[in-house]
Amino acid sequence: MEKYDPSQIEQKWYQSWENQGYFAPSGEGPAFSIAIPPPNVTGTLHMGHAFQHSLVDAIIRRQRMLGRNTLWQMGTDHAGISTQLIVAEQMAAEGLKPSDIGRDAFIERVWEWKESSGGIISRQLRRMGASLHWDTERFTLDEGLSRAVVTVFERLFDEGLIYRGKRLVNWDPVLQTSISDLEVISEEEQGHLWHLRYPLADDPNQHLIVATTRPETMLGDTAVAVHPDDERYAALIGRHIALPLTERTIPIIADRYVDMEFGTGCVKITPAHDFNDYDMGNRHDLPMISVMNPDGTMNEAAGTEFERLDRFEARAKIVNALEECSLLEKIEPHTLMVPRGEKSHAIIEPLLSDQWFVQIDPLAKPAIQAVEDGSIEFIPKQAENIYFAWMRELKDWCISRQQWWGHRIPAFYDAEGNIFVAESEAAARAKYDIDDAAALTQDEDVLDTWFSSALWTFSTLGWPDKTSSLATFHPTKVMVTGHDIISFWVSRMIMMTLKFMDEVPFNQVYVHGLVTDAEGQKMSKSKGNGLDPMDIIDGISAEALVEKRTSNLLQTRMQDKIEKATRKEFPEGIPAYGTDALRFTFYSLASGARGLRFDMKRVEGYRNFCNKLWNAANFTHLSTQSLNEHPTAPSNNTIELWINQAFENAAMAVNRAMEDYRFDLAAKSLYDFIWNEFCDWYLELSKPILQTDQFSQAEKTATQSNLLQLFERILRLAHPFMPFITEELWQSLPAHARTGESIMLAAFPQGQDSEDRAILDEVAWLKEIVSAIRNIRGEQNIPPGKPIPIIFHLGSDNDRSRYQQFLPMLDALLKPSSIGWHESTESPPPSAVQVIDDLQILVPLAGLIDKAQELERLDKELTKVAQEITRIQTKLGNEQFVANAPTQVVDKEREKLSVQQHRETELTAQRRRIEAL
RNA sequence: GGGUGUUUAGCUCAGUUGGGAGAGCGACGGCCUUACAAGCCGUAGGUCGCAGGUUCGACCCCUGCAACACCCACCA
Repeated sequence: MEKYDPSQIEQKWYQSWENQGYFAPSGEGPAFSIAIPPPNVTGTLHMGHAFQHSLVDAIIRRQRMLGRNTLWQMGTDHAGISTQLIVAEQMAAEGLKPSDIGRDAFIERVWEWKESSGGIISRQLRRMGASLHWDTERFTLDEGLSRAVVTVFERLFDEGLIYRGKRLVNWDPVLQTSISDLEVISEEEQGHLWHLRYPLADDPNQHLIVATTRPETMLGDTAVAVHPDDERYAALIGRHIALPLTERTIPIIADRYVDMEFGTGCVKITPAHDFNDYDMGNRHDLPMISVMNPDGTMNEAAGTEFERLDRFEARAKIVNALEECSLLEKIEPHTLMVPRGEKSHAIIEPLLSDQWFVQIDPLAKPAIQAVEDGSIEFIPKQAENIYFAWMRELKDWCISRQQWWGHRIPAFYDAEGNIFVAESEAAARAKYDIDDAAALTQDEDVLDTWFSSALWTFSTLGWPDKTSSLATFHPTKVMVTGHDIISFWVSRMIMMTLKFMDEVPFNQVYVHGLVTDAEGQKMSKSKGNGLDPMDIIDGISAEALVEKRTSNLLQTRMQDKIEKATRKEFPEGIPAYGTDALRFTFYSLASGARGLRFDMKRVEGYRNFCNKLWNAANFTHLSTQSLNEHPTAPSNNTIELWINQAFENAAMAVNRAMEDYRFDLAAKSLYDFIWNEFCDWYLELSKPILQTDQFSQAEKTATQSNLLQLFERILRLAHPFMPFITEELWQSLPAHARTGESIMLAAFPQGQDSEDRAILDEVAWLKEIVSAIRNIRGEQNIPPGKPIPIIFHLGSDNDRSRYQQFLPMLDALLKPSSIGWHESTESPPPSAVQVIDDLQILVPLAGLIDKAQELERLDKELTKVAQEITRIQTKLGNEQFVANAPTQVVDKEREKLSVQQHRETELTAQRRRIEAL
């Protein structure tokens, strides 16, 4: 058999699965479906995706093997702003702006880009082994999904839940579009606090001092506010300010929003450029004066002196002007939170503009209810707090974006500005009975990308048509997602799905942690600490990795630092570990919602695990070649009864862990069973049966048969986690050891909770004996291959019968030069000893054992025993303990004490005899 | 400012209803043992963040504190 090489097996099996149509729903059994969180169509797979889709694939593969009618629905997202930005940047390299070529040509160009780059993420998902149903793949801008979007928009509009209005929204002056609150990232930056003097209109010698971080917006001030209880200013309320640099007079008003403690207790109010001021403006019926253009320059309302200046140039000029009039009191350094656009990194401006909104309250109420009443369950439960916190403070959702790439808003205007909403102009004319002569123009804006994503679970299944897919696969079973996406997407899916399907989009939301680097830092391009899952699968040289991390950096000064860190962490680059190892790493790190630090050492460990499985297959193959038919009765050999039972328990544990979404526990159960039980013990214990002539042919055949069948079940149990290696090994089993065309379609072992105490005890005895001798060898540095005499002494009838039963195994594992019982009445020769209950296992000193070393070993053992005895005695000496603890607990302690005391006696006697030599 | 989570071996993390602290990696010692050196065998590492409380008994339950992480809000 070849050495394990993931690259040799992974690609071919995926292709075979896909060609055979194994990813399609079987059409039989209860339905089980999951909708993929749609990746950006032009994106590439990052670690977060790789992690998330690995989790889902394990869920899906297990369910498929359990016989469910399983669908993992594939689809991609048009990702409006991101995609438009990428294409615009490409055009910028050619010296072009989107406006140079016009809307239709630009959209055409984005489609071309989508066609040329849209396949990358799909290929990468295939490399991960994701068993997605590709045949029904959808895209948010598909005809079908677009119809769903328009239908929803129209219905919400007709019901009055969508409205258009002039509101203050987050405005990105670079992208020149509104963006959502969630796309605004506020970070602390060093700035200043300007203290400005505002003279009273009727007494220019008197002034108020206001403190502001945005002096340029003063041109749009329409009031100055103080706290109603602030005695300093009580007399001024209702009087007026002559607003500097303008001709305007503005009132001094009282509002409880003002903090008396901060600054001077006077606040300038600019309703058109600040969200709090906007609210206050509404409360006091203040005029709203917008002094900025959409591109962040000042407009004509700012006055001729400042018009057309960028807002920050205007700031400098305004401060200067105020200083010249002695209206600048002082400038203080000030740390403030600066809002920036997630995509453009531009400073976001609150701007008054005409936008479309979804009225949220009527949609949010049932959505909150669905989680409260358990119709939707968050796992872990804590995660629902994020959801509730977001949903209970929800403001109306601004859904219009001043972009071209996306679903164009299906609203039409006549010359008077009347609004008509329908799927097309023709439909609008029919619906509203508009004369053909009257000109209609369509709204220029597109919808927020999340508007279409919100419909994902049902639009991908064919809605608004009543398809059979929709009837079968909706609602989906579980949404697997990071907590960062709960507000963006999960909440909106719940609202929209309840509204239009009258049912939940999914029964469960499994919230996983975010993948970070080994230091716990978020992986990002700018930090140069990102890992590409494909590089872990295929390997990458140090040179290529450095190049990848340092190219296209925004800040070139980071380059050296990143290069140095990368070469230090990956001096040899990254070896090709393969998909199965990467997947298994994800499972083993996925516990609850905590973040996971990605550690390449773990990947290496699980690659080794794959190798272990590979070699176990090799052993199985070599050992069972001569097996032609299976015996009619199953093996009743103790070793086999034991390992089969251990397998059932492991399978049980894996299934339970998967039901709880504890992928780490599932992975651990699998790993422990395969490596520590199956390979370390069962394979070793089967060798004397298979390879020595101490067993009959019938016994050999029984063991061969058991080995082969057990290994086949192990592969099935491991398949959802390591799909490629398990398929490869499964296919290489003889035909009589498997049924079906692919392990993908074979039955998943469910395990059973059977525990035969007697069998466990017997094998535990065997393991203890073997470990005891290994301990002596190890401590005495006796090479494992060197034969040593082993003498059993004292012990019970039970010990003797077990000895008889397991003699061939003891012989094979312990490599004794001689082994047997000390039957003479004389005391046994001076020996290294291990005590197991009443039984002593002796290795005579003669020529083998170093006296000093053995004394040291015994002392170490005695110290441990003494500590344990003291601990138990103290406990039992406590009357309260004996009186209050349950009797089983007390009895257990008493038993432990007598065992330890017995050990102590034996060990002390041995020590004395060796010392006497 | 509000909220959530985390803190266990050198590192990354488990620890099910309160009853003798575990794994992997790393370290140390011994082995090329007929599946596997990507391996095998053995050994050594822990005041379970700190301080109280409940209890016969606390890694586990309660209170307070600290550090770190993330989320939400923004006093201009």
